[in-house]
Amino acid sequence: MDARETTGPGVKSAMRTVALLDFFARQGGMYSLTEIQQELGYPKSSLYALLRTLVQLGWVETDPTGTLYRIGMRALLVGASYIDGDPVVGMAHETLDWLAEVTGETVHFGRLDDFDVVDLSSRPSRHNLRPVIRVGRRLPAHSTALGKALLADRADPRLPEQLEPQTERTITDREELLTDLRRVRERGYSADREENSPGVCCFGVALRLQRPARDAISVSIPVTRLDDVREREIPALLMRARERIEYSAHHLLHP
Amino acid sequence: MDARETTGPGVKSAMRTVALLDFFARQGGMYSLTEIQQELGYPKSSLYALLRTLVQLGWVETDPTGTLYRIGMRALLVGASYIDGDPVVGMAHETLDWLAEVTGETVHFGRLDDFDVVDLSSRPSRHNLRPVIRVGRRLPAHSTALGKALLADRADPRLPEQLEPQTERTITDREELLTDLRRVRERGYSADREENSPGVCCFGVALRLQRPARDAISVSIPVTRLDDVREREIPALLMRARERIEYSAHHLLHP
DNA sequence: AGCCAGTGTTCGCATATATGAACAAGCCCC
DNA sequence: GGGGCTTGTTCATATATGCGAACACTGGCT
Repeated sequence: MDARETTGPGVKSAMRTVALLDFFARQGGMYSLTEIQQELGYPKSSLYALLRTLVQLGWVETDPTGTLYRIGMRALLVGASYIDGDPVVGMAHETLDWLAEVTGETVHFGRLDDFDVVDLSSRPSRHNLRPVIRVGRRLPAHSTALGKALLADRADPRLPEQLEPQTERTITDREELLTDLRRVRERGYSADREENSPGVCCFGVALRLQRPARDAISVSIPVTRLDDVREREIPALLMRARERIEYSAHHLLHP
Repeated sequence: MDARETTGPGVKSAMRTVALLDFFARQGGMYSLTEIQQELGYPKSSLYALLRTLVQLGWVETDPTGTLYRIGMRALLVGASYIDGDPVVGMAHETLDWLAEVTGETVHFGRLDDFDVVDLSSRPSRHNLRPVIRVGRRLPAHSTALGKALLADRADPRLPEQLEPQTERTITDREELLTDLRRVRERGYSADREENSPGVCCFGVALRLQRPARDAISVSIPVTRLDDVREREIPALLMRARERIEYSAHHLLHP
């Protein structure tokens, strides 16, 4: 989950550096030295030196008084490069465009990370030009089509202690979720019926580029636009998109 | 620009940690230990320990053989939090939506960083649903409306040695650029006439939330849709958007 | 097969950093 | 306005890290 100091050998101040950055990412506001020290448990003086160093380098910013810290812009630039440099995302790009075009709905590309899925690429729907761009944001795996498509590909899916409800339809019972995952395996795609966001359904398929699968793509659609035709059409288009991506990936991974 | 080791006192391994991350961000591929060592100049064994630590923490990933390194997903999550946690971006959100709505064109929010502008938020145009989402990407300040709006707000704008041409219309002469910046100050908005991207013009205004201004917003439009009406209309709408953002910011910054 | 060049990995000492305690600076509340 | 509390900053030394050199592997070439 987060950067712990308990991992045997390793460069201590490097671990603390990224633990500090992780802290800012989780909390996402401005914090004083003492607050950070209370949260991370490092000695005040160590944190002080570390923070000053990171401020100098643009990875941490301070308020005008210099006593409140937040994450810096350099972190944003490096984060964006993760997506630019990812070969799978790069290859999927065209196909995601195509999928957004033919469905007219919001398209996502996600990657599993612990119990969450991280959005690595998305396309807005034709009907709503201002989706919140969610690249780099986490979504619970158990409540999303992306996540369920990925969990279904694992023989023994790791699940959090508590399946936190996101809406009143979120599946919070382990057995029920496992049953759903079995259905996903049978029919080849996952579905989220307003389980993550009220009024929004999603369909998802996992990309079989490694075992178990790590990446998935999905199409989101408001229930108001979801009819019997779309109910059949979207999964079919998703599977075609999957094949296109897997095909290009095959050429790239085995040249 | 990047994290150098020359900055007087500071935690050495923290500086190296972020310098390493910066390196991956700049290069954006996969690199072997030796390649990184040649680029950064640190001893091989030091880099080795550092890389192993960062891999353990998810900030660096390796290929299946474990000898090629790239940036890890944790970096993406932290980068995204920079935008989520930024008060100005948060406040501008609604107004950017409005601006995208009334213009129907691509809208950007950018922040100055050295000689570049970093895209912190964007809205797709109504006509092209698949703009490359460029959040977290850098653009040269001298060739963009965002950048020129920000440079114009500085009494002595810092410019790179060489004004690199991005298109054949990029202003590469310092004097000519300074003249253009003077015009920007006079009329209150900046314009980019295919100077950064062929076939695309932009208008921009700086947000006067601090002196000198650090943030700007812009509207991009293909030359093919740019007529006399839009030529007047878009700058006017930009200025209205600016006022709306500055108004909300005033309330938030001086409660 | 065996050599060679290049690369990744380990190890013990010189060096830089982490640390707790002491110092300074605000800030609030009475 | 001053006591007491909280927070930011500095400093000397124990400690962890950075370093070069030696070792281990790998793959390509003759």
